[in-house]
Amino acid sequence: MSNRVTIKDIAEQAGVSPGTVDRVLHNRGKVSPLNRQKVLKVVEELGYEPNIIASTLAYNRTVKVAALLPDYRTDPYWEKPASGMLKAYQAVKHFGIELTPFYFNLFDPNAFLQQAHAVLQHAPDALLMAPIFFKEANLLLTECQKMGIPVVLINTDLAHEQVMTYIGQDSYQSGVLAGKLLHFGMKEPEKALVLNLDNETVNAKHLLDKEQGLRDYFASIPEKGFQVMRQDFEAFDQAPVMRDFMLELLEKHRDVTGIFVSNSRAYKVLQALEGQEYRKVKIVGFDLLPPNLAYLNQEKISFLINQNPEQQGYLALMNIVNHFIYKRPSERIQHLPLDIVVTENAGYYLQRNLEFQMVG
Amino acid sequence: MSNRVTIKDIAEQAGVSPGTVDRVLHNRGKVSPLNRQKVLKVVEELGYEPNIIASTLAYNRTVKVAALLPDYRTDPYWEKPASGMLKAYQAVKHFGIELTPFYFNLFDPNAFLQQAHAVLQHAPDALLMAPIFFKEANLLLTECQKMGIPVVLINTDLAHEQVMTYIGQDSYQSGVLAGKLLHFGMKEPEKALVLNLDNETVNAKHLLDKEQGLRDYFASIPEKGFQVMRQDFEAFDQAPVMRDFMLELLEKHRDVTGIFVSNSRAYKVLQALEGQEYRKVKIVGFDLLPPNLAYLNQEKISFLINQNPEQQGYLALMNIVNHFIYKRPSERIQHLPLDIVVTENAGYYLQRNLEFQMVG
DNA sequence: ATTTTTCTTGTGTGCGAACACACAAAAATA
DNA sequence: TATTTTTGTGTGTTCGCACACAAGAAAAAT
Repeated sequence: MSNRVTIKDIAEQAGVSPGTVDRVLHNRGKVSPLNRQKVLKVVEELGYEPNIIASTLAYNRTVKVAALLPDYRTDPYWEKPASGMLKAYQAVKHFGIELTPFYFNLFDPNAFLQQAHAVLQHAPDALLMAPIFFKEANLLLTECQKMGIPVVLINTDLAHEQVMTYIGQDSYQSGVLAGKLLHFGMKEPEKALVLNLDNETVNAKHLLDKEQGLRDYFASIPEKGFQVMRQDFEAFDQAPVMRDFMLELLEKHRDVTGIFVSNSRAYKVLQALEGQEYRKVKIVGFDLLPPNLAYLNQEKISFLINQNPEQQGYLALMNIVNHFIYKRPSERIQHLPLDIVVTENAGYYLQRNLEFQMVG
Repeated sequence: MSNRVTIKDIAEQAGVSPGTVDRVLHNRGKVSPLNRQKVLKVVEELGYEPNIIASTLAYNRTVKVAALLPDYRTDPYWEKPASGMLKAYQAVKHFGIELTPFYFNLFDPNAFLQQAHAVLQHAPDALLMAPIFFKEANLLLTECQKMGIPVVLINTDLAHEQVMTYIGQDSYQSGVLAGKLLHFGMKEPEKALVLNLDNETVNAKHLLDKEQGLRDYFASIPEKGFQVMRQDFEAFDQAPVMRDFMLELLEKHRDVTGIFVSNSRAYKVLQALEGQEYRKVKIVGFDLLPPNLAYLNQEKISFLINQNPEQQGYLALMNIVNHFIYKRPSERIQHLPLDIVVTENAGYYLQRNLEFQMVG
């Protein structure tokens, strides 16, 4: 290990025992002020940096991490955060990390609550969570606060003291970007539609933020005279209902020439219209799900914004490692890039490998 | 460390000593066929995975890594790979990695050769290099081959046996993407210009690849009737010469409405034209250098393609770690995403933090 | 002056794996 | 049969750090 400075070196230089150096470095036990001074001086002089490898080996402890995520069988998007998290886990399990995932049905708040209980039962040292249900997630956060469990959120941020870190996109800014991208394809005074295909949209602050971002983008170029409208629709999984909704919408609002689908379900719009006669509209959506990509390749979707779901899961666990192993503070908010995806660059976001990345 | 399986566990289960288990696992020394069988069986049964933490500590060796990069004082772009590499180094130095950077003048092949000698003198275990000068880089690669030094390339790939990994973009595809992006802003039968602002463009295969990509994009939509032309220009650093060149170019080729600057010097075009009268052209370039970003914000550059220079340096070192510490084979080619950057999403690519990433 | 308590310090062991060394038993040679 | 050599195996030390324990020195209490 060449010229690394070790605790022994410091002890020798300072004329004390390794034990004393250890006490100074960890502020543990009693050390005479004189010796403390001596040790700190030598530490400074030699530029000592603890060997994390040896340290983690000696600590010989386990960090129990619980993850509370939507079951990916209820929505394809959620495969990605889970797989990113598991990749990170493979990378750090040697550091004594133990990961236990808990999955809940994306559409069922009670399933969330039930799994939340299981999480608390498990008494983890840290929690990684996608706070899909606002109220329920806050309850869990408060419980975590009582138990002193730091929480890392992905996908959606919540303003709660116990949240150590949020990893995900800046919803507002993604709306702004979507505005810009729609603008590319729209002629001048036309109308853009914000389409929320979700349950309980009212609760979903991030959807509202996206809408606001898009509105603000068009408001920033008032001379062009664009308008914005919004529609919420929950029955996106019932093909015929969805089809009628879309056909009527396009008929009724003939000035709408651009649609911003505020989550990963842009493909639902096009699936519903498959085989139908309808006028051309520009569509901007989120996420590189296979059906979205298929429509992107057919140029039926103009742009997709990549939310880096895999990276979200990956970084979330890495931040926990960073906190417990490296003892370094995490940034409260970590925004991931808003990747603009077209056919020509889609491949790179799909096959991106996280395997080579490393906690510092 | 909870229920981790250790060598001791295996020894016990198999009824042999830890030393024998070690011999089996490393194929070192002699072991009776019977005991080898027993050990392997138990390893399989208990799902033993060596503890990399303990392993690296016990190995107690040093891996000397040399890096041969352009001096960032000769070109702003090259700050990024260097800083990415240093970030990775901070993350892995505890694993016994020793990094020694060698910098050369970007415009001087002799400087490259001189530093190449210094690298060989240093006798590293691995080399990280940006092969700016085709011929000279190949010479060095051959020397590395003799000494058995694996090489990781960034920025430009070379077909040489000794190259373990290339990390960078797919030049051809970035040209295709540039074609698509220019297309957004051009009316239909107009002309696109590929502008190479570099010395010895003839040698730079990646620039030719980019051009080909762009040509192929437009060739894929022949019905639109786009044309493509190319210009090389070396005196990009002499403002008045550059200005005259550009003014004449725009005057002479009035059908050129889109310019693809094939490297990070798009800003040179606009700096040269600053204060001049000239007709509007769409510009697509590379890299988030501050002057490029300034013109992007002014909408004088339509799109920038981000080459992820920092990530290149980061991953290059990480791949070396992966090879020496984790003993895992690296992909021969690792293409980084072609990020499409506009004002609205530029920030995220700038402040992206690599600090939390980890080798697995 | 002696005992007890407090403070301060050094020594020693373990984490899990890598590797050197020693030593038995088996095989090969004399 | 005596001896050397080979083969196979176990023990022990090391990496750098964390932490338990013991023990000496100083201070307080008796």
